[in-house]
Amino acid sequence: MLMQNARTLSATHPAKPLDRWAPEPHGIDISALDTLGVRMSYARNAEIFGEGEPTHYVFKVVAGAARTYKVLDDGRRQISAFYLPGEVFGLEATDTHHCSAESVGRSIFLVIKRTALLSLARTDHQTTHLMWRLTAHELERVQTHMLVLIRSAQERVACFLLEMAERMGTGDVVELPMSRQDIADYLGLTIETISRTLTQLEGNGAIAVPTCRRIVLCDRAALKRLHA
Amino acid sequence: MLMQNARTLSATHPAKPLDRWAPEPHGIDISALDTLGVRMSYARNAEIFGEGEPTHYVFKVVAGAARTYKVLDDGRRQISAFYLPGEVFGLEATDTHHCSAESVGRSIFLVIKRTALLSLARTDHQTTHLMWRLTAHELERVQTHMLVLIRSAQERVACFLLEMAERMGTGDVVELPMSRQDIADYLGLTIETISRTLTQLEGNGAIAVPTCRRIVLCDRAALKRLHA
DNA sequence: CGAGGTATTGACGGCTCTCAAGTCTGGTGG
DNA sequence: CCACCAGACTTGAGAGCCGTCAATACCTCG
Repeated sequence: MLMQNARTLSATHPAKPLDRWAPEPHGIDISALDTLGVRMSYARNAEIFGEGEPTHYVFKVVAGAARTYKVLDDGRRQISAFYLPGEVFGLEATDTHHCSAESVGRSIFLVIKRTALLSLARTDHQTTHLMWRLTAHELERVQTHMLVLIRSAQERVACFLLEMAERMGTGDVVELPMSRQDIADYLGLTIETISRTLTQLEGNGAIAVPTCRRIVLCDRAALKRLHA
Repeated sequence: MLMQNARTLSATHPAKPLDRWAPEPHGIDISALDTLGVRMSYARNAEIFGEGEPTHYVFKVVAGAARTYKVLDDGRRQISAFYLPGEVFGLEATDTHHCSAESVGRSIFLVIKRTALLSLARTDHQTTHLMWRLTAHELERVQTHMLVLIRSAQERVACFLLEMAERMGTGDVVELPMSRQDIADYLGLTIETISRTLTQLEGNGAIAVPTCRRIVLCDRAALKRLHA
């Protein structure tokens, strides 16, 4: 449930159109959602919703980042996706979440009542189509990610860095919001392998790692070529 | 394009309600689609549509099976999903396919004009919601499959067999429509590993393999326990 | 009966995981 | 400002799993 995390979050002002600056990363105009929600602040690693819980709210990242994940019986965690500013998560066609979600760092999310969205969709065909497209875009992203999971460690890390650079839109400098453990659980590797691979890539001159959360893509062509 | 495969397929009669017997595997009632389509027969390994092609048609499996896949630069193929009788594939929110699709064996599909579906959706809110749910169900399945891809070979094969048994609904006897290569590309393994793992499982007494396409689940509990 | 594709089995090597130390970093308090 | 601490990250050594290459068996169809 949303409110049981009340101690880890605090409501801010009702949504002002301040987040209009945020990119629309899907190529889908989701600004229609902005007036429906309330901004809330989440602490680092705060639970946003849990797998199997009812889908009362839909979220849009204003600042920071979120991760959705599933946990295996043996405790391993697979991160399905990261969500960066401007992106929507927690939208389900059914009435329960099928992933858990947490805030990666300290983050601000626009929180939208699902009922508000659905009642809008009942009259507005555009909104219905929007929800469908968002889900379809999500599907496409996961399918692409499956391709990454069958590759070598070097390829996975290279793909990850290129994906993040692409989505953050900050050119060749990537400021990672997530830990090595998060990256490992996203790519299906261990933190040691992530670390070793980054060191290798740095040795190749493909990247530079000034601090452990900041990565500079020095040679994108080399990263794309990394199919070995 | 659909019609360039004309030599590999042949139209049969316009849809009769014969396929009503087919299961509705998503727990979603998709019988509304049946009257919109035409049945067509596809040869083994026939191309149904290609990645990037316009989404003119939506397909429902009547008999046989289909696979959707993407190909990496180095030629490796990742199968996103298999579709069994009663299941729908090729439905996209955008106007191009983002996977390729092929018939696994000789198959019969119900072929539905996308424009017919969309124009129905324009007036019928139920249909719109149906399309959304189908896409969402697809997303959930792919996310679950990601969990499989990070496990060991034994776990992956065990999960695959349990999934197929579940979906085919034929109890403990699984008649696989697909080759070892298909299974390998679905699970992110090689055919040799698939073969070796099946032999191991047979040695454990977890399964029996009377013919290479027929597998009997002797000890489901052992398969579920296989987390090593 | 022969041929080609499909599946199985074996030997070996490499990649990634595991376990175990070290090192760095950011935050806290003196 | 500095010392300290806890968590995050890096690095190393060894083992195990799976991929690769190669040979053999099987099965279907001509």
